[in-house]
Amino acid sequence: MSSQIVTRFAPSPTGFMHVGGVRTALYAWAWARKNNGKFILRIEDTDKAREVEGSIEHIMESLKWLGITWDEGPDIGGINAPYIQSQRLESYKKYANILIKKGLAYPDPYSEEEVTTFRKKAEEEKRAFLYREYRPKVFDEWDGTKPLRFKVPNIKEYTWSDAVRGEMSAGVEALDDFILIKSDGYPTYNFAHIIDDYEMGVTHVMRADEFIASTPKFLSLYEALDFVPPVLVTLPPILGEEGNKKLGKRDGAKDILEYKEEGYLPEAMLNFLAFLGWNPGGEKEIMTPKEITESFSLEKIHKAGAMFDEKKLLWMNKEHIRLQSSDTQLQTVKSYMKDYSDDILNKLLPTIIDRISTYGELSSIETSEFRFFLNRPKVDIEKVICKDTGKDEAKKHLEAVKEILKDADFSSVDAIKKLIMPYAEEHGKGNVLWPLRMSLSGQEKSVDPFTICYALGKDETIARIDTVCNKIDS
RNA sequence: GGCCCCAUCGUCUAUCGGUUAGGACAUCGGCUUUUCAUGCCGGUAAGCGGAGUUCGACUCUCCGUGGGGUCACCA
Repeated sequence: MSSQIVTRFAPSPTGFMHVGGVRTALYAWAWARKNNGKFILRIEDTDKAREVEGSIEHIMESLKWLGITWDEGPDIGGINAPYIQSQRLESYKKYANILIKKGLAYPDPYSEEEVTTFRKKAEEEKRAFLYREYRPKVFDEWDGTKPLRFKVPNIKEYTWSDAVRGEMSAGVEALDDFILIKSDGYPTYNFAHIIDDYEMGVTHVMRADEFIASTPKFLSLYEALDFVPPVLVTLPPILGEEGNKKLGKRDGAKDILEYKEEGYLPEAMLNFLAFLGWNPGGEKEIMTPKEITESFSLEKIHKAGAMFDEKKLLWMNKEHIRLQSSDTQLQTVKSYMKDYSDDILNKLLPTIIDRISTYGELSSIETSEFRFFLNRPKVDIEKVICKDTGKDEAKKHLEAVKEILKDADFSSVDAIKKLIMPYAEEHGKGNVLWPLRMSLSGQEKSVDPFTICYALGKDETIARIDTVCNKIDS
């Protein structure tokens, strides 16, 4: 029990989730699942100013969509409840008092303006700002109106081990008297996450590499509190498509649920994100969520950042669509093509699956290449007639095909094909099949003529041919 | 600027001292297809530079270069 792996995802409720956040959650979740451990969802809402209404629900919806399930969290509770930091203020106060008693925490005597002045001075002198250079000689009593700062006990060079990056180190410039509790009574991330991870028994902390720089501060605090630090797992950044900038909300990182709207499959997104910064080593790239959690390992997480390539995501989505059962495919297609009859969709399914990369492509009737199955198309007679043949010949072939189809077996695409092909080969495939396909679909880009006949059915097929033949005459 | 991290095809990556540096996406060409799409076959394309260690370096070390992160009462 004591050796159980415990991971967590601890977002702040400041808006939607983008791919970076999702991937962090995914790795923490995958590692817990791989080890039959526990995955906790915790909300870090200590910055009330940045909080966005509805974020928590949005985050949970995003995770649920992807199948990232948590064992403890704000909605389901658990032995470490509560899971929202603003409801855990007593804990932070308790440990703050322990630090005060040890002489390792003190109220910041300066005003915000004064601190800003110190910072500007350091900036002008082109050196890192260190608050501890201004540390007061005597500590006042903390009455809660001033920020409470951590007095770094040992100014030393820290070295530590990261599960991904290996041995790491930092200079003494990385250590400073950071704020534990803000003047509004809420703790900072730097303090709160350490207390929570400890109290919740978190064994592995996954987070992006922007936290490397503050790791010495965390280490110093673990020491002061006599906590055993968790295993640190630094994740590589996800870069935007254009440049090498880290992908963030400001440079167009999308809400993960937008991909849901666009008809992406959650398992494809999971697969894609998993491989953006991790690779099991083989040449297999398409993996189910189960395969991913089973083969997940910390050693295989990459150090270098990776660009988010939507083209590859699109391809991956197509592959995952093909992995679905035909029944699931049909149900999904139906939900996107509500205006089409079940009969047509049943017959068209293989063709549809063959041509789409996301189900979302089916949502717009206006631009759908299948729309002529729904309504009779406006047929441009000029385009029906082959350049090489005259309109008389085009009509002759259409009439001939019609005669063949009249008594044809419409039970399969192949049956129809077998009947028409001999005639088509005799008179030139293009001369016969082009007018046929154009007559039925009215568009140059579309499905092959045999599948069209099959899906439309005998009556509709013949009716459409008749319509065109009459039009050629007039 | 200080501190820290990173570095293989355009992109995602394999390689854990000895390989014709492999795969995938994208791209290009061919075949299949009446067109489009699919499918199949094939091509172009990479170890940032310089020292060192070694019989041998993409792989180990150092320097440089480039990119990134951080230096908040944000996380």
